[in-house]
Amino acid sequence: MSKNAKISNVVIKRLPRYKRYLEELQKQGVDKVSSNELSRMIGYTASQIRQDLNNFGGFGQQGYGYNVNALHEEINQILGLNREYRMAIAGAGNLGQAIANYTLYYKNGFIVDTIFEVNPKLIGLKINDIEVLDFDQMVDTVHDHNIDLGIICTTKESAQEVADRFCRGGVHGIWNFAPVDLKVPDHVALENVHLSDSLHSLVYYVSRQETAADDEK
Amino acid sequence: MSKNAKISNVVIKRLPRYKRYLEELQKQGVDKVSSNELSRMIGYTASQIRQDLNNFGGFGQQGYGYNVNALHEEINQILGLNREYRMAIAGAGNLGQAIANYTLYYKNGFIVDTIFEVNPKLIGLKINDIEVLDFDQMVDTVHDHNIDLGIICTTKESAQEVADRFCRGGVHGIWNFAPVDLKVPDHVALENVHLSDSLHSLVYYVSRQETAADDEK
DNA sequence: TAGATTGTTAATCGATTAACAATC
DNA sequence: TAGATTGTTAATCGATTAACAATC
Repeated sequence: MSKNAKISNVVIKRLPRYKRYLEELQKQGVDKVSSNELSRMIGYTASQIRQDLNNFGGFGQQGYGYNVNALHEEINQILGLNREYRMAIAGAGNLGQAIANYTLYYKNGFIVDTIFEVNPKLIGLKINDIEVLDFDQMVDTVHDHNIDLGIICTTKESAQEVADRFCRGGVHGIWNFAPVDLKVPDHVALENVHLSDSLHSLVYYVSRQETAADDEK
Repeated sequence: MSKNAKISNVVIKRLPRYKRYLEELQKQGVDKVSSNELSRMIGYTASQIRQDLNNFGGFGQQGYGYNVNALHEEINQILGLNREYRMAIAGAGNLGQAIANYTLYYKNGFIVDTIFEVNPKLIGLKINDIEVLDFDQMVDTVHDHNIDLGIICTTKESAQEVADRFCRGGVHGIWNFAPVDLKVPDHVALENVHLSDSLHSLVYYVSRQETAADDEK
């Protein structure tokens, strides 16, 4: 029952943050933590933390709190971090290369398998030991290499075409860095990193801030 | 009155998306658009679009809709995109360089002024015409160059120290790419791009998806 | 004018917080 | 056992959607 209930996206978006703090506690050798202590660290209310966790099961113990190692392991399990993911990047520009090199992914089961490019000068080369293949080989390669995740670091103009090819190749998720909203089939998960949107919303507050500061003069 | 009412962050986060679609319409030479047409494109309800816009003023006209150019200009105004922003990046690693090179910023009034690094091999060099200065010069340089925005592309271990220096140097906003939650004074705006959190929430849906697919076999 | 579409109020829905009984 | 803290229900708060009168 409760296991089948669809969990709200806002809850899912908070899980990686729980994970980060639990990792930190683990590193510090702390072995138990209460929702109140977590609240002080993470900044969510204790009530919200308990509600969030109880979407997935009762991981705590009354009168004691939560076991740090066990809870971390549970959250890894929930997020699906207990396995490997094969990834391919489309676009070997600055951002694509940065993502390819980002050490994060080599650890923790994220494997960058291939980079796809249109620029003939780059095709055939290796970037950080990852082979750069022709954009035209995308569908077959994605399929043959069993790619789970497609990462889009192309221009906004090519992004939808690239997404389509990733989907035809059989990826289960797309991590999109191009500043467009893509259409993908229901069975493909989509996560956007819209950097320009992010900067623009920052600037909203900055411009407000600077005006407020001017007012005080 | 209504101008002073604090506008919810969820609304602000939608504004850049309105901007993107209005830009697109403008490029296509469309000169009027209704909330219903916008709804079909953007995917928010027409009702929500009208509610959002009316937080800032009545930009439409009954029986007609919204003038594309005028509305785009209004949203630029609201977001604070009608001026220049001087930016400095801390961390000249892959991500820092990618952000520095990202052409987006050169256009539209975002100027990357300086990059700060600890690695002595990089200090004094130029990356894409931007000078790389010693991390130790941060506070003074940020102040003297009138930097508005600090961009953090360091490790999570250095991020808080870097944020402190940006704040002491007088930035009004911080764009943080390090996987930590930073403490900054109230008058400094903070926008996080937590790439690992983003990937982890994607993987939640991917792993669910793959399990569901397996079940169907 | 008639038709269209906004601006805005009211109704609904969902997410967060508070409270407390259950229990370790 | 007594104290602490969870799991969970109920209350509140805020955000979204629906409805419609105002008006171009």
